[in-house]
Amino acid sequence: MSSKRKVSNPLALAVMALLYERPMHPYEMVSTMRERGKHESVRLRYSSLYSVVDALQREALIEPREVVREGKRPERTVYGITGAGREEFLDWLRELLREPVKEYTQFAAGLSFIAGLPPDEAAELLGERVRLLEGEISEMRSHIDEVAKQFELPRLLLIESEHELILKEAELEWVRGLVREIEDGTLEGMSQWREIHSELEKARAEALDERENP
Amino acid sequence: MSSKRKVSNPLALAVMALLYERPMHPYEMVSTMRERGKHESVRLRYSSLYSVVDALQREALIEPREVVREGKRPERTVYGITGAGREEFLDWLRELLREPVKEYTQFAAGLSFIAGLPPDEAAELLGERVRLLEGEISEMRSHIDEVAKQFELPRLLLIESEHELILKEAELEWVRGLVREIEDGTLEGMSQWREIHSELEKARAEALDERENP
DNA sequence: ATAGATATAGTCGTTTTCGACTAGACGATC
DNA sequence: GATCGTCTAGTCGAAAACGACTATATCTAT
Repeated sequence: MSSKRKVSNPLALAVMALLYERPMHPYEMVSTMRERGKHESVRLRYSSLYSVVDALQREALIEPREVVREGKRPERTVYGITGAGREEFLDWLRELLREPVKEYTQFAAGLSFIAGLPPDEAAELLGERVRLLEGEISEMRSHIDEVAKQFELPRLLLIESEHELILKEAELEWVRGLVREIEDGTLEGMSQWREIHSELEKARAEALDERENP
Repeated sequence: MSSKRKVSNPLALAVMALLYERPMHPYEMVSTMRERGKHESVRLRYSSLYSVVDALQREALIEPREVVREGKRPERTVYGITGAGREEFLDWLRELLREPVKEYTQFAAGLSFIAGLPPDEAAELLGERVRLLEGEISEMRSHIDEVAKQFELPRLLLIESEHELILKEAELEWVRGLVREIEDGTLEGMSQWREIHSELEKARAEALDERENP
C-alpha cells in the first residue's frame, strides 16, 4: 500500500493538487500556493519546485502542455497532470490522511539533552518559550480569522492551520506544566540533575581558584 | 543569537552531547543512543552519522583522540569534544529549548488537500487514523512505563517521549472531532465540498454512459 | 560441527535539497 | 531621467541525506 513514492517531497503533492484543478506554469503554482496559504503547510522553495517539477515529468505524472512567452520575459512552460498523476495524487493523499508518520522535531532533539543545562537555566529558557508560543498562537488565531473573513474561505480550506494551532496549544500547556515542575522541584530526577550541575560548578570554581592561587 | 549553524543536522547535537560525557567512536555513539532511546527523538542513520562526524571535525567542534583496532575489525577512531564544541553544544541547546521552530509535517500536507477526496472517504480514512493513533499511543505509554521501571530512568531522561506522547494525544482528540464534524455535516464548507464531488461523479457517470452508448 | 542469524563497523554512489545568485520589467519618486 | 525597490521567473553549484551494499565476528540452536 505505502510503497516508496518515486517523488517523495510533499511539494510534489501540492504540484499535483494544483494541476488537478487546471494547467499552470511553475511560477503560477507558487503564487497560487501563497494566495491560499499552502506555503504554511508545505515547504516551498523555488529551487526545490523546479527540481520537483522535473522529477514529476520524468515519472510521467505531469506533462508539459505548452510553452508561452510574454514580451521579453523568459519562456514559461505550462504543465498539466496526467492520468497516472491523478492516481498517484489520490493514492498519496489517502496514505497521508490515514497513516501517522513519525516526525522528528527540533524541540524533541533539544529536550533529549536538556539535562546538559543546569535546571534553573532550562526553566528560564522554557519560560521564554512559553511567552514566544503565546505570541505565535495569538498571531495564528487572528491570522486565521482575518483570512477567513477577508476571502470568505470556509474552515475546510484552513483546516491544516487549525491542526497546527491545536498542536502549538498542546505544546504550550505541556511546557507550562514542565516549567512549574522544574521550578517547584516536583519533576522526578530533579535531585540528580541539580547535583550533577552543582558539582560541575564546584569543579569549575576550584579550577579557577587554583589558577589564581597557584 | 541564532545565526546559521555550520553543522545543522540535529544528529550533530547528539554527537556533541555524547562526547560531552566522554570520548567515543562512532559506532559506540549509535549503541549508546539506542540504549537511551534517543534514536526516537533524533533521526539516526549510519550514513548520516559518519558525514556529520566528518563535518564536526572539519569545524573543529570535535577531534580524533586515538585510533584503536581490535583483532581483524576495522579501525575505530575515538573522538572527543573540543572547547569550541562544548560552547556550540550549549548554545545550540539553549536555542532549541527557547525558540519554537516551524515544522512541516506530512499530515499537514495531507490535510491541505483533503478537499481532493470526497467527504465520506476522507472521514473513513481519518477514522482509520484515529484507530492507528490509539494503538500508537497505548504502545508508547507502556513502552515508557517499561523503560522507566526496568532501567530506573527518572522522568527527566524520558521527557522527550512524554512530549511526543502529548502531541499525539492532542492530534487524536482533534481528528476525532473532525471526523464527527464531517460525518454530521457541521463542518463549515461541507456543502460545497459535497457538491463538487457529486458533480464530479455525475460527470464521470455521463462519460461512462456515452462510451457505452455512442 | 556447522548453518544461519545477529551484531559490529562501516563505505559508496545517487538523489535531494538548499542557499545564493542572476536578471529583466515595472512603478514610484526625487 | 536616474535610481530605488519590488515583482516576475528562474539557474547553478555545493552540501546533505539516504538507501543499498559490504564484510568480518560472534552467538545459537540443531
